[in-house]
Amino acid sequence: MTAKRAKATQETPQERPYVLEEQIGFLIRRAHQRASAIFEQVMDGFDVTPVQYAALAKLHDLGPTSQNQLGRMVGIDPATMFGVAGRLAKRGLVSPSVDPNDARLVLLSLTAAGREAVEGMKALGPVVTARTLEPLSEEEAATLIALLGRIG
Amino acid sequence: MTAKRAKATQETPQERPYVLEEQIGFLIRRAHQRASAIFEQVMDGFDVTPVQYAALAKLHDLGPTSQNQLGRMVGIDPATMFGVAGRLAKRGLVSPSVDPNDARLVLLSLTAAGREAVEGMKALGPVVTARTLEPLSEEEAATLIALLGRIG
DNA sequence: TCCGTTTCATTCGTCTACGAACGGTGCGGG
DNA sequence: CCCGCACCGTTCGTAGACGAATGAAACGGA
Repeated sequence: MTAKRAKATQETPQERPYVLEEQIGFLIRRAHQRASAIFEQVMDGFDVTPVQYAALAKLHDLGPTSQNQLGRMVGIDPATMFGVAGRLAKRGLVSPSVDPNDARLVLLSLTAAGREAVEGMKALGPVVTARTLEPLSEEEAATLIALLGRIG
Repeated sequence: MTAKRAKATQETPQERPYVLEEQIGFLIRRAHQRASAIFEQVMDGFDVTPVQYAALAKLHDLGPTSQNQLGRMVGIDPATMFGVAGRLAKRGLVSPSVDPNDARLVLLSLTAAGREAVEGMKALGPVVTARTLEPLSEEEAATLIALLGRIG
């Protein structure tokens, strides 16, 4: 069952050699590492990870939201969200409460400290973006963002 | 959306609103999740993760290589590489040995099973790429790969 | 009203990611 | 020859990511 002619997708006659460093998954992984490192540098002092920031920022937009729902909005699965919510709560950035109308839901709300942190971080957001995209021109950056949005 | 002068915008302080879903880090993280999921689907049966594959593929290119060195080539830090190498060794895809010329180095070599697995997976590599980039045209895909290569 | 289905949160296990600290090894200079 | 420095691998702690399983709550249809 070897070499099934590659799913008959496109018969690319170019036969470009298979180079690991050109594979999309590899490139995305490296870019993710670099972007995370830059986030950490710029957001230094807030002691909040990129994922935690995503949750906080979305919570800031939406207002009190259930754990699963919030996770769904930012691409964090329930198992991971459980840990993220717990850590944010432990740091006093978020406070959990049971929804009075649905005992299954754990509503997360920003605390005052959480709101302050989010707003400070949102102000720095553009710096993270700028530094991450620094090797690219304005137009290239916009293209990259658009293309990534379509494969996400 | 605004008018169609968006493309020509140069230094116009547009004051675009800060939208989490447009931030480069967020997009990369989501893309990474999707790419990993596709890898897992396509490479089903090999029971090898994307990171393990990267290590195996590079080892296949280089021949026996020390742990740290191999990790450096594929963006895996020493602490992580330790775990990856251990799991690959446990599965018999790789065999570790101490470099005779430098007792600090742990040389990793592909086993016969490892070589077979890598070669099978390399053959499937293009399928992963194609499926991940499926929403894009050929040209857009090439652009994305080029741009990612520059911010990684 | 009762029961099956869905949804939610939680838990467990495995894997990546990385900072920090540690001891062992190699190497170059004094 | 010895010492300090650099590098290697290892270990620990913390944090995401996700499949799978579980129990509680809500919901919908009969």
